[in-house]
Amino acid sequence: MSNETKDLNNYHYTSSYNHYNNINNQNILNLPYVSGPSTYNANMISSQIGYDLQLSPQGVYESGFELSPSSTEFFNPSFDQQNDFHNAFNYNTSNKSQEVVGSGGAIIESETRISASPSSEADHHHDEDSGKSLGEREADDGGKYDQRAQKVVKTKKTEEKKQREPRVSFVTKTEVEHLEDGYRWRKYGQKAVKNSPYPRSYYRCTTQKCNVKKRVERSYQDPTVVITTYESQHNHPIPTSRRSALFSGPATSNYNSPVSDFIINTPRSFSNDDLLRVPYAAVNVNANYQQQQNQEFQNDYELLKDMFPSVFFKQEP
DNA sequence: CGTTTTTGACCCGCGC
DNA sequence: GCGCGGGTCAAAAACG
Repeated sequence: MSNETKDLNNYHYTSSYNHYNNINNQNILNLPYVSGPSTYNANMISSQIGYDLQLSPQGVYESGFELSPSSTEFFNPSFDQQNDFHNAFNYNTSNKSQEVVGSGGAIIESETRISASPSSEADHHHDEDSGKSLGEREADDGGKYDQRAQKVVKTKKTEEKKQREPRVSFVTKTEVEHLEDGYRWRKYGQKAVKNSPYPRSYYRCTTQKCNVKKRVERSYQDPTVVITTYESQHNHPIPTSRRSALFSGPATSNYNSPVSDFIINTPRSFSNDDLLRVPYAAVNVNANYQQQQNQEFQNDYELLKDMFPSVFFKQEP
């Protein structure tokens, strides 16, 4: 209970999840517009969708609906970021290209949500706790740190920490738990998920000074999908050894975006055919960002259309 | 032998 | 204040 609320407030991980559920239970056609079964989530989503309908590039949603699938498999990537509109948008693009691992063909359904809450009060401390805690611990004592002393520090830092790293979450239909995204990750934890038989794994980018983390868990609602949540942004390009020779271009300009991971790497494993099956993409843009970045959004939108014409062509006037 | 994974313990905020 | 649950640490084990 508390968890759900917390997650929703902080980022839309849970919301995403919910969206996914909606799809499963109600039908992909209704996805973005239907208020989900979950009350709280539904409210959040619907309110944002309201903006989307007005501000997002027209047709994106509709396109999706028209193309609605008869499909058996689809993606429902969703994400939200608080401070990086570009990344968010790019991510949406990449969603479509998200590969389906181990399955014969898949319909990809993309839905993007951008959380624009400017402040991160909704935030959780968790994100940076790891780094901070660790640093403090080591700083205070060698091994065991003094908890009381730390608490004082924490209180102080907690304030600063309210700033949360942008997070991106999405659902991928795959049999593989840990999707290859080009970066190197080291697993640093695993926890059982409440009400789910599937554990949640925690990964950290192994590149020095890169504090990007990601969580991976399988949906208990639909074990065929995996929910991945990225946190923060890479401050380095994809490790050379892992980068695809076929698609190295975008890496330089987008490497700092978790979203870009997929743009960069997707081509390695998905084909044009996959793209053509993309039923639709939904872009949600928070009003706050919309105002500030509307222009850029338009530009990106154009870019998107170029990259994924199959997703947009139906919408074209 | 260096790196990654496993896994129980620990920390922390939140709700009750 | 306590318990819960998410998130992280870190020692040991596993891996290549």
